[in-house]
Amino acid sequence: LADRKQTKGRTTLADVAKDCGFSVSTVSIVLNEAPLSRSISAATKARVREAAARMGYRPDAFARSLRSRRSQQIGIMVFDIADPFCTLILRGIHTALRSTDYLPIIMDAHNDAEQFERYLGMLLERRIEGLIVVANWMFVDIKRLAAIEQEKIPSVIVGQQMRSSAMSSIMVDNETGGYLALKHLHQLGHREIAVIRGPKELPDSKKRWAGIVRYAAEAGLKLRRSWVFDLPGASDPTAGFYEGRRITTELLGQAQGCTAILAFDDLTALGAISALHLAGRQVPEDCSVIGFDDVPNASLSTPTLTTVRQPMEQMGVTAAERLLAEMESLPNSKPLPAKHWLTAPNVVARDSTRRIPISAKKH
Amino acid sequence: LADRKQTKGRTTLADVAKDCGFSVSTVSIVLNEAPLSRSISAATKARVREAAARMGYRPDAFARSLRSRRSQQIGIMVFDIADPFCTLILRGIHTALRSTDYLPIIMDAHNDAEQFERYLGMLLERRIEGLIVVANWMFVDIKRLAAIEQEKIPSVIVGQQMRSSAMSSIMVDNETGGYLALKHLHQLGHREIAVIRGPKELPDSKKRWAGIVRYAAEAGLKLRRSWVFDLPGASDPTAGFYEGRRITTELLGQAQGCTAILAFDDLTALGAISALHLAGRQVPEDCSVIGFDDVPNASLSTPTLTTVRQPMEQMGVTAAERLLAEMESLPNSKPLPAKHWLTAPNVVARDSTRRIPISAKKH
DNA sequence: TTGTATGCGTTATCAC
DNA sequence: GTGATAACGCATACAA
Repeated sequence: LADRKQTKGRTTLADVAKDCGFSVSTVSIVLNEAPLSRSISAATKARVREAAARMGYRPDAFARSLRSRRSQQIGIMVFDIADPFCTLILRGIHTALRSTDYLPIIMDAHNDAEQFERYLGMLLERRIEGLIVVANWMFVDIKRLAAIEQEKIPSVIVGQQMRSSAMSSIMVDNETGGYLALKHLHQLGHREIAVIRGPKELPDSKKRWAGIVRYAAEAGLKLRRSWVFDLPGASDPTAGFYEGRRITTELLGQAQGCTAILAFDDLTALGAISALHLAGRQVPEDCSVIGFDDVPNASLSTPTLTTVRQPMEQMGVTAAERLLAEMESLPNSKPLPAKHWLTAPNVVARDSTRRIPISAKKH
Repeated sequence: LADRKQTKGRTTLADVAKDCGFSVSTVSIVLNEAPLSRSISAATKARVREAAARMGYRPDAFARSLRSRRSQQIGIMVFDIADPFCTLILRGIHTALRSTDYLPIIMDAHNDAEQFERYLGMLLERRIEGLIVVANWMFVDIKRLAAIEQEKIPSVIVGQQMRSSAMSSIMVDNETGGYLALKHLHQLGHREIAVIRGPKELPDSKKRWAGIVRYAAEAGLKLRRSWVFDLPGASDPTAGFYEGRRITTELLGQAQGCTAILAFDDLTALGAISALHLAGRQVPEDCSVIGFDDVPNASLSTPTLTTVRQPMEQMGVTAAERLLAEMESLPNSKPLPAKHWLTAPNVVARDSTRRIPISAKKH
């Protein structure tokens, strides 16, 4: 009894049963408040509960899951846990899952395909009932998710679109984001605008650029080809800062009349500000800068950064809620069709952009 | 067979056995490469493996763990997953665990004691074999960890000292950090220095201040009592930014000759820079600012931030390695005594501090 | 060289 | 009202 606990290390249902003098089934029924427990005497219940509490009984999740065929676990695969983008989405997912009994198991693939596969395998062995993939700007190969689709595990990807797959997805409307960014600058009076686009490999880059081009056309604004730059591809999120700085320095050498820079994301924008500062140009007095994402950094920088905001926490909540819905629909054998969301971004105007004085206008 | 897979959803060892015509035990032995597999014919092995692969067999972690009494899981309790401090430690832990077969289960307590307890309970039910608690500046109650100690689960806490407990701990040497911060400013010629201390409730605050006082005494430097401020306690890490800004604004009103600010942490320092900027003071030309931690933000700000660096990633690695060592020693019934590490911080000199021109010296 | 039987801790179905 | 028993999927001691 007592010494059994010491030697075996763990208090089991049988231990509790032996201690309080009832059978394992009775104890189980009482502790789980199973339907049958209605017909068990209050005295018995009290004795069982007292014994369990005194002995520090804790149900074994393995045995329970093996029996019930339910793991109560949801896998969350993150591409870079050091990336604030992922981190805020995680926050949202957590919030949505808090009220449920599911345990979110977070895995950090660290932008490494091999790690991704390995962790995915481990999650599958642990019989996760659902999966959320949080993709930052890193490329996700659909093939990597084949195992998931095959196992028919409900899953949602956030931060990237996968129309070809049966997986639901949720991401920001990049096209609108690009549109809004340029519109913001234009409405402040800027006409001489440089653009730092994202890496060519990234779908996001194309979308944001398309939005920029659309606004330019609508507003009759001409963008100079030589003032449009591309970020090189990279696997490190902070690389954007240094590239943004490098490109801006280059830009300052050739572009005299430039009054504003539209950066691919916040880190790039921060890099641009750094370069402007080094070159003795004030932000926003001499040049406005707008970013994209609204990572926590953005509101803590000097000057605070104007940016196109992705509602990341909300996206996390939506992803988790969708996943729960898909999981719920599964046993009813009415699998929900994949749904693809595009969330609306919005401009957060802070101190890095300002209305251009009329005298400085060229156009 | 095939339809069984469809109806039941999962391929089991029995399915594979039936398919290839051998018994469950043979299949198990082959797939696990158990000792006995040495005496199994190559032909059998091949047929077994082929069947398993073809049917997409995956061992059930629940059944396996139930039987082997080993969960292969390590719990990682983080106090705020959105805090870069925690995030970098996580990165280190992951790195150290990558080469093992343990699955790290990350839980975000979100600075909420109730969440902490709930998740701890879930981890315990899942029979984690070890636990790492990543504490940022939030207060950890020892009582909360009572369950862990009682269950005799090897565990390590990083970011906070718990000498009273049997848990190993690893944290930065705050006293030395405070000492180095002031030394850095002093050696650059600063004599009129304001200090923004951390919240009073935080042990870190006292330690860092003690180091500052020790250096001041050694160098014969006098710190004005009225130039020493305290951050209020708060549960949100970004609060430091706004408090740092508020306090600095207040300081600028009263402290005319101040040439440097020693901030409690990086976010506070960033807030101070913001306030200086708003007041039209240049950093570092008019006032130097030094932070503490070296979060990723620090090197991406304008100007880049001089700070006292905590080797967070390395601390994560050390914590994980220590945990593995304690876990290994457990079955040998030679429990390792708790060990308490103090890692050395170092000053990273960037652009927010500069040598004071001789003409400006007062003292 | 391979098969049979048992138990890990739970829950659920039945019997008393 | 309560207790015996079977089964979840796997690993292993033992039998053949």
